[in-house]
Amino acid sequence: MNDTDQWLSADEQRSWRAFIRLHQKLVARLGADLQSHSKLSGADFEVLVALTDVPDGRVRFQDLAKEIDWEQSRLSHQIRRMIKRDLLSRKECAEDGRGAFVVITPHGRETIEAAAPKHVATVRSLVIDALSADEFAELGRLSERMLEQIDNVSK
Amino acid sequence: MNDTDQWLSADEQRSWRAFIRLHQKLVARLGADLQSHSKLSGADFEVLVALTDVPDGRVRFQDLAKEIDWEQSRLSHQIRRMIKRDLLSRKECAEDGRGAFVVITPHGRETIEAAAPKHVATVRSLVIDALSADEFAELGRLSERMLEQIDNVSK
DNA sequence: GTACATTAGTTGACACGTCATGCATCACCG
DNA sequence: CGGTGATGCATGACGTGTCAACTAATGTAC
Repeated sequence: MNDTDQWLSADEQRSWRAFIRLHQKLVARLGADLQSHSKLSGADFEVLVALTDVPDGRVRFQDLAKEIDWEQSRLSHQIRRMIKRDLLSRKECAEDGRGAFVVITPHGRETIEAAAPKHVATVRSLVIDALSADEFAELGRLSERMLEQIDNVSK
Repeated sequence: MNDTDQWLSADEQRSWRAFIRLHQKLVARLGADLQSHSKLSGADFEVLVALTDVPDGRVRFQDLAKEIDWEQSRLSHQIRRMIKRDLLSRKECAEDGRGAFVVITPHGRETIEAAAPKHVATVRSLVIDALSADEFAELGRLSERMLEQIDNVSK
């Protein structure tokens, strides 16, 4: 195994680091922004958005977890915390005694509707406006390709 | 404010989601991979790599924080945890009574040297191999542009 | 129906990151 | 020298994420 197998080249290194840093900064910045305007974390936001996309604002845990691609346990913890803050509520499932629905509360709906425009504007100003439409689309394509790769490469 | 200002277009939405998901999955996957092979977290890895890049494996806290672009307090917590595990040690700074050096221990060095090749191989297989060299370089350029944008847009 | 595996969701322990705060030490000015 | 602010780092509280273990209901086979 030579150096080019074992390590990244200088160019690769640079691209890779920029890519990773970008993610860290972006998530930190978007999270802080959300928090300061709406008392929501990025996680809260993602859950609430998924719930507004759904009729009755009501979903089974499993379906929600799949929709946003989260582990079951992570979702469970998150939901519990959000219920405490009256953003969500739990509803037993009649068809399956084990299951449960997550329901968005009125307060949850108000909160997400108030937060979304500002958040989207921030995403625009930080990311989309940094690139041309073509570049942004290209970024999307590359991301999708890498996502496929990750799903395909078995652990 | 019309819809195109307030929300993302369908294409933008798709690109944006892919981009965000990609990072989430990638970080999760790389972290799990590192953990299973070397008992290191992604954070451990980043710190150790920075320390191997430096003469004597010894740096001031500030410099390290700047190098890896972390908040001071985050670094402080991380270092403390790593010292407990004998990956690093602390050394008082003679020139500045407030300051301190972080030093990589022999065990830390062994660990990172054992972990790096496997980790790099994983990065290759998950990311770099999914793209052509040109595409990967393009990804790096786009990342750098967005990073600049984030740093420029004042809070 | 009883036994066993599967599935839905919960929980506790622990690592991680952020924020605000605390506390020495240093630098500088008078 | 003494005071004052800035700098370097630590710490506690808290929200978050992962892993492994757990409970309870469901499905399946006999």
